[in-house]
Amino acid sequence: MDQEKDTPAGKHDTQEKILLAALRLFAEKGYFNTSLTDITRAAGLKSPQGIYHHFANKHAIAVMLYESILDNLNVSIDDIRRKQQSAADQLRDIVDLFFRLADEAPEIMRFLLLLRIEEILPEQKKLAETAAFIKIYKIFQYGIRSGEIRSIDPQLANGYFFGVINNTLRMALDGVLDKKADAYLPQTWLMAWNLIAKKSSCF
Amino acid sequence: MDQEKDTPAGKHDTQEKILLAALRLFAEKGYFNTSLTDITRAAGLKSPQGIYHHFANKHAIAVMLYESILDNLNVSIDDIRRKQQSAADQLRDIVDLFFRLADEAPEIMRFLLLLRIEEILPEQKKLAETAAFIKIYKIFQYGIRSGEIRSIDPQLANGYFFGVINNTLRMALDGVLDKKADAYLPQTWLMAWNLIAKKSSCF
DNA sequence: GTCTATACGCCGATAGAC
DNA sequence: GTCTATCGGCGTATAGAC
Repeated sequence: MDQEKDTPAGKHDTQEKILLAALRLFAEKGYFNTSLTDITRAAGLKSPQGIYHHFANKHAIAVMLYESILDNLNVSIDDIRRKQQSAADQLRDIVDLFFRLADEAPEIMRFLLLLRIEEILPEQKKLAETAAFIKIYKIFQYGIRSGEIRSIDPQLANGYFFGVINNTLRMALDGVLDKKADAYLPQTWLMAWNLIAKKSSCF
Repeated sequence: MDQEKDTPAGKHDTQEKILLAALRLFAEKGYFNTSLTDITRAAGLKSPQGIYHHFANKHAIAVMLYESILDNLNVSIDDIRRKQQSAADQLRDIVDLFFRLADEAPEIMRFLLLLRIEEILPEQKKLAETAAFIKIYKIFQYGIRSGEIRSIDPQLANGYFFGVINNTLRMALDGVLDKKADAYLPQTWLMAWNLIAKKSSCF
């Protein structure tokens, strides 16, 4: 959300408030159930007009949210890719990040996991086509080449692995699990990794 | 979709056409991107007025679709539960059904997997609370009691298992996999089942 | 039961004062 | 840059003829 240069603060406060309010509402009620009036109120403004000084329209709010979330994710993935060697370590760090986000910034995780982007922003790239997720895909390709991951279609490995991870996160976000997401991290990681790892430990 | 008694046919033809058109459009563009005019055209009617002879409003179309799909699913689950004994066999039959639906009636699978019901029909039961999915949940409870499935939270077992299954189906529906869903059934079933099975074969 | 025509409301968006 | 007031359009829904 901090894609702007660090101005003395105060200038872009309102824009930030609008984005945060919109994120919360979109994640909770969905894009189409959220009116500009809703966002106005949630952002503490008195008139929808205030929004038009920062964004061309409602659509532009969603676009900036989407880009900003994926930019930040992309930076995090870069950090992970830079510091780690093995595919297992890289994936583990990504899973850590996702579980942490689910607990600490659930709206962001909801935005990523629950909203159907192509329904809201048909002209934007689909999730899987964004830089961040292409890099994740490459980790699977690399893991297969290096022998850490079984020799299957990397697309499938990706789908199996994040099928387990994301569905667990979805349950946590929906509140069907009693503890916070982080409590399920170790066991879920093991499940997902052993699913695709070559030398799956039989425990 | 055949929740009406088998009348001589002709009477409920229009209603059926409307439901099928709506299903297709909702699955493709989403509920909010679909106007009654869209449904009118797709159903081969000349005026939106025709719809109001069969449904109170747009909302009622979605409700009937949702109920009808889940009723049919519930019946199928009943059949499966009646004829099978082991949890593995029952789950295998359900997975077969889902993969078959993904290939033969993709709109139904899209409706179930992609649409966020609580965003469209907030007053309706969530998927997990419907009869069909409660019965599926009970298969996991049973499998754990009978020793087929590991001793973990049945909710988690359910989530892990269908995380793999549903994500594979999602990929197939999104067209990121080159073959039809059915081609991935055997391997995906094995993956998902071994993930939760007690005596996981190490292959 | 299906058409034509039309009413109504909400919400996104604009004009213009301050 | 934020307010008050207002427009315009789309999409749901209704009235009423046939």
